Amino acid sequence: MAEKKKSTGQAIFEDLQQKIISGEYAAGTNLPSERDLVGALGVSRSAVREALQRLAQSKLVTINHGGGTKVNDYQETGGLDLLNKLFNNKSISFDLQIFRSLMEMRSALAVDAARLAATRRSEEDKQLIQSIFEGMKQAQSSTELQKRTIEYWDAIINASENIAYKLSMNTLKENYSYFERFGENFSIKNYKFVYYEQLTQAIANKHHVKAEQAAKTVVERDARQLVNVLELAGKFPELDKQSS
Amino acid sequence: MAEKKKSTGQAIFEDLQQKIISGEYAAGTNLPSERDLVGALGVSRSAVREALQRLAQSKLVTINHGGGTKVNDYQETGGLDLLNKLFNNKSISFDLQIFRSLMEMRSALAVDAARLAATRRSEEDKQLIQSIFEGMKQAQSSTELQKRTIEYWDAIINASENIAYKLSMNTLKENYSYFERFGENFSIKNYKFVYYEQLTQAIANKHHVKAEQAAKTVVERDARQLVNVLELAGKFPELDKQSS
DNA sequence: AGTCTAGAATTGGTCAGACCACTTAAGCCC
DNA sequence: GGGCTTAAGTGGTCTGACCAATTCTAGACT
Repeated sequence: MAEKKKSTGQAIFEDLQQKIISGEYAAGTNLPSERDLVGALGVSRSAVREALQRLAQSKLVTINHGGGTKVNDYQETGGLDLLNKLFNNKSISFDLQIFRSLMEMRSALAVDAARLAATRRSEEDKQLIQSIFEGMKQAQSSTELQKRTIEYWDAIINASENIAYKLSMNTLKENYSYFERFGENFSIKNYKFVYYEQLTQAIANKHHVKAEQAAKTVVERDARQLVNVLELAGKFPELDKQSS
Repeated sequence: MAEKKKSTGQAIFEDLQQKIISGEYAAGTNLPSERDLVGALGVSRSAVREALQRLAQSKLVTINHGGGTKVNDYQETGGLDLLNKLFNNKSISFDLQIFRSLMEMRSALAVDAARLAATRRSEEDKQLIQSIFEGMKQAQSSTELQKRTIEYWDAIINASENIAYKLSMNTLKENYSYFERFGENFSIKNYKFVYYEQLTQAIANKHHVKAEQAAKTVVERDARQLVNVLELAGKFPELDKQSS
């Protein structure tokens, strides 16, 4: 019921995208011509063209006027937004590697953003971060805590004044929202806020060394907990016990 | 002569993209209807539609069947690929902030990738990194050194087995290639390779702590030098001397 | 036999106009 | 005023024609 009807062009785009990522259309080769795709898919040429434009925009193909449309190697040309589409395309261990990549990047950016926020945060940033932290401590459900935690880090990213981090986090958030639904299995009863407390303090005091250290601790702890929750949900059973 | 003729759709896309980023089309408002754009720009509707599809793909707008096309706040929805288009759109100090963001992110990812590479690198990774490092030491020109340095970090990213870092770096590379042309002002005569030596060794020895530390040193040094070169080129005269 | 070139075939780019599908707003009825 | 119907507005799809760039091919030339 939450599903929106996809437009034809969007459907073709996703179809071709999937076939490119899975290797069905090999990198270096040419896609079928627009007219051939029209014949094969039974749609109009405009729909096909709109799909191809989207593929080109995400760097999956390169269109050459008169010379065909070449499939690129997405690992060499693609952007971070591809991460989404990489899930469930290969083996589970491949999914695990992508998930690990995602968490590592999120951690690295968050830690560095915390470091920068400690030196660059404005007075407003400081107060916003503190008030969000208060809200975290009063969260009534794991869903609410999750939501406020995301707000908390958003505030830090903003305070860091790094637009590249902000844009990257936009994309990363789309991805780890995929895992949010597992968050229900997570208990907030005995959740410790000491590390977030330290982080909040360090940023307030403009102490970038302590902020970096606290952020590192927080991020490692949260990553470990997320892994635990996912294991409970049976998502990655082979995570730390290879074929038990 | 290196300029390729843009297609109409591509031209419209870039035009609208620029107007969205500059704020001429404000976030939250609706774009003119497709038919209005056709009238205003004097092109066919298919060309307009292809441009809109690209805008939607890069999250700059949200298209609603029957309900108009809404402009998004690119800072909240956009991906890392927008970084390109942010240069030269506002003031020079804004360019500086973006450049700083770019370098910070590049540094953070490179350092963490080095850390991971130290624990995950295969035997082939190790040998590749070492051989590229040898090539760096024998580089004859600053251009060649630059090229080999990029290869060196690419090899580290690959060895880190982090697909998110790889995809991010694809986008970042497009951006800092913009600054490559200033590299000619840079002398390799007295370039010190000790830090890269340490980094290469640490990765070879699977010593992730040392690798992280060495990477941090290298990255800070290189960023500082790039800033110097850019100042010589007169790009950011107000970098560390505010209105001298 | 090898090379070059002009023309044909292929492929992407643009245009025009019609009609379908969904949303929004206006007007009507109660 | 609230709720419904209807019309207008906006995006989605299709068709078919023609333009523009590249690639292939057959023929001419040496």
